[in-house]
Amino acid sequence: MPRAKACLGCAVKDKALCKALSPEDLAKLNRLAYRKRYRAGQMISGLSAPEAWCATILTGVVKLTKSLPDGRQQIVGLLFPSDFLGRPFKTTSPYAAEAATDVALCCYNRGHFEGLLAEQPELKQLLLERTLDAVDASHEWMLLLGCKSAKERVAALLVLIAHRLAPDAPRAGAAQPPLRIELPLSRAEIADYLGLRLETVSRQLNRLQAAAVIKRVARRGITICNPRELERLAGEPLQ
Amino acid sequence: MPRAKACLGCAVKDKALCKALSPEDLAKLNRLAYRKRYRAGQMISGLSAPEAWCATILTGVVKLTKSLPDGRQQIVGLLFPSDFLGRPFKTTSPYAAEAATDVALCCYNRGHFEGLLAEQPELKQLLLERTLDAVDASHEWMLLLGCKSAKERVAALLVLIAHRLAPDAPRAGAAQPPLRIELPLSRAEIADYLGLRLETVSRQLNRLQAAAVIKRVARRGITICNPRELERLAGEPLQ
DNA sequence: CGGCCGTTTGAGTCACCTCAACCACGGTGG
DNA sequence: CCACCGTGGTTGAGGTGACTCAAACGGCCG
Repeated sequence: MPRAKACLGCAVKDKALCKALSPEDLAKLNRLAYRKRYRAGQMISGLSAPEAWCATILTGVVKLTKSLPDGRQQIVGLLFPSDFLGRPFKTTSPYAAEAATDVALCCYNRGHFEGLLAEQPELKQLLLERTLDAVDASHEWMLLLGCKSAKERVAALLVLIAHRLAPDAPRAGAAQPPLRIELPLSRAEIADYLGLRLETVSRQLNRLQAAAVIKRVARRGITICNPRELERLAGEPLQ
Repeated sequence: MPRAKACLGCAVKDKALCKALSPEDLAKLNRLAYRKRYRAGQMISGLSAPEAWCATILTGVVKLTKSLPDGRQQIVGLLFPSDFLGRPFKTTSPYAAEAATDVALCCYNRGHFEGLLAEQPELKQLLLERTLDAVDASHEWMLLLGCKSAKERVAALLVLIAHRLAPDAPRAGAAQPPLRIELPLSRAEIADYLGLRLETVSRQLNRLQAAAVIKRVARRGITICNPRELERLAGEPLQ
């Protein structure tokens, strides 16, 4: 019973991949699924063990990182609730996944999931579309890493996080009302995501505050006073 | 007859997406497909017209670019023969495609292609795996753009191009023999791909030559004298 | 209270950028 | 055949945004 109910009461059931499944297939997946929890900072999957499972993020934020032998590190993606974590059809994951905040996952065996993909065209379709979107998002971040100034990068990150953490807030141009967000990343992690140093991030946040675009509250709290200006500073691409 | 033969004699038939198709389905696609040619520098698809077709690269190199309103530009991907060009399931492409060299494409209507995807699980599977690989490749490039020095970037680009243009050369560690490649990009384009200025690219190529790692011949010719050292300089990631 | 950690702030440096001149090559036309 | 010019690439000199190193700050916890 608790198992059968798990999916029905799931917080992300309307947004995660599993929304593509029929009730009976959902029940099937449900029998195979299990929850996992991680504390902020814990490694979820690294280079060593070939991960045998995939997952949907239920709560919290997961960061995907790649690193160089000498310790330089780049965060190549952030996963929010309803996002998919894992690399089907490959035994070795090309990145490490780490809990940025406390995280809850809904996990399923990778082999089983691949089997389900094979027999459920709609599931595969949804995964394909999400993967295509992931490519687009990566390309957008490449534009940021290759071209943008420190100020633009920080602004862009705040816009990204605001959109993911408060998805119901009015999108694009009309986003007028001040918005309060809690950063899921430390300064060092922000720097790793933006290709900057943490000192630079700190200074740019200062400047944004001085310009009355944001207001910092405590370590990780941010009030976006002027969302429109922030989006302008972030520099939306032409295409 | 010429149509029917087109696929059978295709230079990329064993590597492109269409290798997933059965002979009869290949014939079906073949009836819908048509060739297109572009000269180096020509725009293939931009932001304006929602592209109504997808394609396989037959010969040449295509660059995918994103740009900012003020003219800053980033190359977010290079496509080589057998690669897939297009954005299924979206009417507006998030990037512009331009011929870096003279290019020949094998094009098919986007709607038809999507229909074929729906009825051919193996085709969809192959596209999914390629898209997953594209995400991995983008992540790798994000590591480059976020962390690496100018010298490492230039070395990494040469390694990438060498692997794509001379795929038969021994991969990884053992790549000993000198290798001659022709750059498909101008200095300015290389800079746009690496997040550098063209002057910096020029200087770094000089240094690589001074270190006897490469030898430049004419404008776009490069002989890689020491492939192993070049790969070391490029800095392979831990994961 | 004292030590620790994440963050901020400051001062000095450097890798890469900017601006500008120069060069080599190829095509054009007198 | 050679002067001319346009394009793409190289080289040099100087500037600067972000980095590096270092110190101080301020919560939090034992």
